[in-house]
Amino acid sequence: MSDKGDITGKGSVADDPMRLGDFLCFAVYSANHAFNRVYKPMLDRLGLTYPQYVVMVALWEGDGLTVGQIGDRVLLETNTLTPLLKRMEGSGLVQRSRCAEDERQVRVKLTEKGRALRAEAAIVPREMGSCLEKDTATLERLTHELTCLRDGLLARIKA
Amino acid sequence: MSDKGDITGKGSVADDPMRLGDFLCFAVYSANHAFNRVYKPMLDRLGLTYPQYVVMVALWEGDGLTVGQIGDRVLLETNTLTPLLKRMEGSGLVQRSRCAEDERQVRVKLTEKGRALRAEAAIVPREMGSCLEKDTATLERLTHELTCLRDGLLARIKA
DNA sequence: ATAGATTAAATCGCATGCGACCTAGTTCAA
DNA sequence: TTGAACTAGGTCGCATGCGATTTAATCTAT
Repeated sequence: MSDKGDITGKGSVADDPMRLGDFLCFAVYSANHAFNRVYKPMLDRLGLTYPQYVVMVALWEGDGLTVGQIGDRVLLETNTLTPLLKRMEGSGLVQRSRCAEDERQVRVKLTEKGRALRAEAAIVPREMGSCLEKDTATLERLTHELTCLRDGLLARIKA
Repeated sequence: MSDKGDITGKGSVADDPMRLGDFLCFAVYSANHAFNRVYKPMLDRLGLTYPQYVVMVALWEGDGLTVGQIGDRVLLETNTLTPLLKRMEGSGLVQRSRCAEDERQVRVKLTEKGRALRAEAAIVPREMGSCLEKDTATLERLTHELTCLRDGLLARIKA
């Protein structure tokens, strides 16, 4: 007997505690906000928002991606990326240009300033690491488990 | 030798792979988006957004909270909650009213419709559970680890 | 008793995210 | 080869989140 295993859902909807603290989704949701708040002062110094930082990491990993390729890596749609990339172009970090081979595509290249920011940004993961009072192995395992969880969820959507 | 343990940060900033997939923050960030996408169709049927759902869970847990108390539970600021609660009042789920004892506070109470929605919403965690191909113990452990991680990060901010 | 500090919400501005739709370039099939 | 289908980006609207600021109510120390 007992708790949430009650697949019938009968008899105790009004009694079910429904504790927010037991929700994995809320743990992820609130952990994400917590990360954002810790990152904010660090990224402010770089003149980046968190999603912009993610895009920069993707471009430092491999420059000259198209908007769609960036979307594949950071898992965002073009309707989010286009305005974001325009703001990044506005701050002089990237340069957007139509591909010659396929005029539908837009290639995003780092500017000199964008490449230079990489050295500045190198402290960010170290500073963040010191905020996470866990050993590296635990953090790597968590990262892996969450990535699997995410990919499992994303697979459900396309299905 | 080797990788990210290089606390000196010398010599290889440009060579550091900086792989997005290794970032715990990105795993959390993208897992959060994945949750949102899976939840969307379920919550659409209830007429809720995900943050609204979180607030409803908090209120089902304990009705008649003030805006600040809701913020403590869902970890959001009043500048986010006020418009969100107004929209929820607009859809007839809650009723907002100034406290008599302390006119600064606003008490949020579920309407009959809001209480009734609880039964409908009971399927959501079950449906989500079936999307997560993990055993309950793993999910509970992950929830706990993320909650600890989050609280550790939040403690850094107030410090 | 009352001025100043404190507190709870609310307002404003900006940057995401994404669904729905649009546009222009490319491909494919008859 | 040419019109339909497809594809890559982009636009628009709406709902978060949050920093900065404001307003109104309460508290506190003199």
